[in-house]
Amino acid sequence: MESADLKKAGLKITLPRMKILEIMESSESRHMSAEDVYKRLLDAGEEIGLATVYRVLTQFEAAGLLHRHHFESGHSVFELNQGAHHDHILCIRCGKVDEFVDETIEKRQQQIADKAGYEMTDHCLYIYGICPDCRQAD
Amino acid sequence: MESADLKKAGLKITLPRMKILEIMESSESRHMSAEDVYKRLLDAGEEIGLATVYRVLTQFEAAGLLHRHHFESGHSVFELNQGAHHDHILCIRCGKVDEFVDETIEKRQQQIADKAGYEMTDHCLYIYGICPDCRQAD
DNA sequence: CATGGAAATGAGAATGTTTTTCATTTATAT
DNA sequence: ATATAAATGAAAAACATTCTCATTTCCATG
Repeated sequence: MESADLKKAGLKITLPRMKILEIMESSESRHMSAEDVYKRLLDAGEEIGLATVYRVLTQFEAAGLLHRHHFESGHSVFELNQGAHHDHILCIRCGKVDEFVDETIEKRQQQIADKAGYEMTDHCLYIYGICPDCRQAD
Repeated sequence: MESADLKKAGLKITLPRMKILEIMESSESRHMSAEDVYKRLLDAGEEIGLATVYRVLTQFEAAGLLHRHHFESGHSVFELNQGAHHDHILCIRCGKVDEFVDETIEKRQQQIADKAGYEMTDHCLYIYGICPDCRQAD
């Protein structure tokens, strides 16, 4: 992910955009809210406004650079669009987010959309549960 | 759905709660936001505050009387928990919400959770697309 | 490499949704 | 009937997110 991707998306190469991309790439947690990104920018000494963070994340989503999720938390969570499509399994205790891909489910989804007469544009599957670590803590 | 369900949930039988249940049952659209419910109450001449609507919907969710969804709209959408579990297919043009069940996907989800070591508590699958009506309108 | 104009930004106001507070009302066990 | 715990309404507060607009930055061009 680099400036070329921004150019392709018709976006100027600006410091806020580059820094936000960096944050999304370097963060160990792939799933971040706008507030998360903003806090990291502050920690990194960058003077980037929260409004800009929201704007840029929305633009990046429109450009296909990242995905926006609506987990149960109520606010948007963003994730870099690198690698293949995948779904999510989340721990309701500790908030951990794991990823998985299941070809059987992918195929079935397409069949379901077809049968219902829908032209599928997107799909997401969230499995909620208690992760191994939290189960052990019980 | 009736007063017995409220009792079972440890909730007092109050007018606001009964009215909100009625609204959820009688509405032709099964998926309603808090605001939707509030508007219908006003239309019906009930003097029930919006805060109460939110409180009651949240309590009903905790009691298992209804489900809360986080569609892409950004706000919560509620649905009576009647009948079997099902997933959703939504039109991104007109907002229509259809329901479906697929046993293959249900089974695979359990297997995925098991394999990941999660104790599954819930799962939801949203397929987004363009519904037959909206496709025709293109 | 200076610079004009379009695009992007920051700060704060505004919006929309949801929650909280607290004084008043209501349901229900006794 | 009535005491008490729970529920409610109205307004304020809390959040997440978007908008406004004056200022700044990028970058194509000379």
